[in-house]
Amino acid sequence: MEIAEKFKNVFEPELLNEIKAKAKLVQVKEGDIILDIGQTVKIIPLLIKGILKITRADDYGKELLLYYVHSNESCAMTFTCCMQQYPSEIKATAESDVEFLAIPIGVMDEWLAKYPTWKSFVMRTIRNRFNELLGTIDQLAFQKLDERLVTYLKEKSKATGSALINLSHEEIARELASSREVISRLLKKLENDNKLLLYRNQIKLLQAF
DNA sequence: ACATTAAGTGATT
DNA sequence: AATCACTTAATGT
Repeated sequence: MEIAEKFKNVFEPELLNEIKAKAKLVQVKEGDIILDIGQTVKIIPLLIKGILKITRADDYGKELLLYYVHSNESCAMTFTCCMQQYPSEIKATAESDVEFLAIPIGVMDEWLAKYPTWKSFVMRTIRNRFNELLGTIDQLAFQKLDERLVTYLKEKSKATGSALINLSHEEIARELASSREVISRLLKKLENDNKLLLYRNQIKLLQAF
């Protein structure tokens, strides 16, 4: 399994062997929902390839982007959820084609006690995520929507490694829990400031960004 | 050419 | 900043 190569610097050899034995390789296509709100967490995903989008929905279906999970990472929420088998508060969607190792939650306790590298991996991803989440909370509380939009676009282009963003205003609005008209107006403003160019279903970020 | 969907805009709260 | 109502522009069939 070449997959284990990815983690060979993170985990000790015995743990890698256990992962090989217990984990299942899962591949999903772009747009697939890996975990929906209300479902119970049955596995822990270790990302090999691609990006997962983690969102939270409000009572009437509007989605708010929480964070992305990149490769070589795992989702912190699943750690906390799975320990006590709570239903998920979040939704995980494949942002691109994704490959991950599915680790059954049963081994969590055992591994935590047995493997120091596993424990620190878990702790590290929780800590990182917690810090990131603090950042998003700051944004919601203190930043204006236009600033949020700018950070969103930056993140997006970083995630795809491209200055072109293929999203409609509608989709962006949904992710920021705003409305299409407002996003259109803000984007228009950014275009007038020569920060980007607008097309149909596509936005091109300029250097000035 | 026509229907559908995305984007732009002014007015209202 | 959100929503409504309406227009204009782009795209698919």
